[in-house]
Amino acid sequence: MQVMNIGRLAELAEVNIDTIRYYEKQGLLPPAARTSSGYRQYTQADLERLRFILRSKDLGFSLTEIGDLLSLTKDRDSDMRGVKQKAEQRLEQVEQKIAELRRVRSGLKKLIDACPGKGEMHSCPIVAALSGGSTGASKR
Amino acid sequence: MQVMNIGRLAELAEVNIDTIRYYEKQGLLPPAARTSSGYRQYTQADLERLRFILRSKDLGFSLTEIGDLLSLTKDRDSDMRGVKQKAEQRLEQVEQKIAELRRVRSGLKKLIDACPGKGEMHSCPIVAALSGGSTGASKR
DNA sequence: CTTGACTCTGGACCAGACTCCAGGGTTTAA
DNA sequence: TTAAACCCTGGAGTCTGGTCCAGAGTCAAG
Repeated sequence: MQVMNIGRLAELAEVNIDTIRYYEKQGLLPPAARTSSGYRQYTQADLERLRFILRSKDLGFSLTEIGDLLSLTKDRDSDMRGVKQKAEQRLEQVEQKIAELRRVRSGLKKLIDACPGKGEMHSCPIVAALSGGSTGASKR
Repeated sequence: MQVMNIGRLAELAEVNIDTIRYYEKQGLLPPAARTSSGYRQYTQADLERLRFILRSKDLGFSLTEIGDLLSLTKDRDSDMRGVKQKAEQRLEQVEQKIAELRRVRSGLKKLIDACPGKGEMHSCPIVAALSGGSTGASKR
């Protein structure tokens, strides 16, 4: 199997070298195999795993959550449900945020449409709305 | 108008007292009025502004971004075009955030839809991505 | 053999956003 | 009047998620 040094892995995953060592220290990547001189040796599998971590991070999981996901999958057969549940929880949060941002957006749009963009300040609906309450966001 | 001390405000907004002082220092909250003995005095308007900050933060805006938005109200003396422009910028930010979250959502959905949520771990796409398709030689 | 690129380690440092603490003054209820 | 419960300030400490650095070993090319 083809191996590579940390620099190459970093290049392929488009991530800082130190980030890889950091993830190893945090237990997100398994301790890499070493050459006799101590160089870390990585395989394609490590690249996939690293990419998964980066994707998960992109999806809004914290490193701790990613670690949880990883450890869940260690108990093979046992807990696919757990993995799926975490993803579903995250999805739920994302949906809520999108919904609220839509409310904010519609509130802002109304204000912008209503604002003439010139003239007396006291007649500006944006200023009025901001000083008197919200821009359309509702309670959590 | 009825006023309150910082502790009460913190209680109502469900936030740490120090966070309020921190926001004031960062310019997100205007310097509070003080009693003769130096206690900060807050009104309902402050509570609303604070809640607005917390909501925005929840939606993923940084304190800097929130500060930019709030500076709208400070610009009462400037022209209304500026105010409108800032509101438009904010709208742009909100749009971007929605787009970003949509991307995240679709990624999560793909994962979730593909995962049966039960049965053999090796048939879970999430796990497949994690183990990188190798024999799972986790060295420790 | 030398040079330059690469890697190692441990530890310092960074930004953002808090959170806590010490040492002191203020309010209020009993 | 006195203790509990507040509040003040300035500054230090925390957490997350890295990023950088110094000093030293390793590897490949010329």
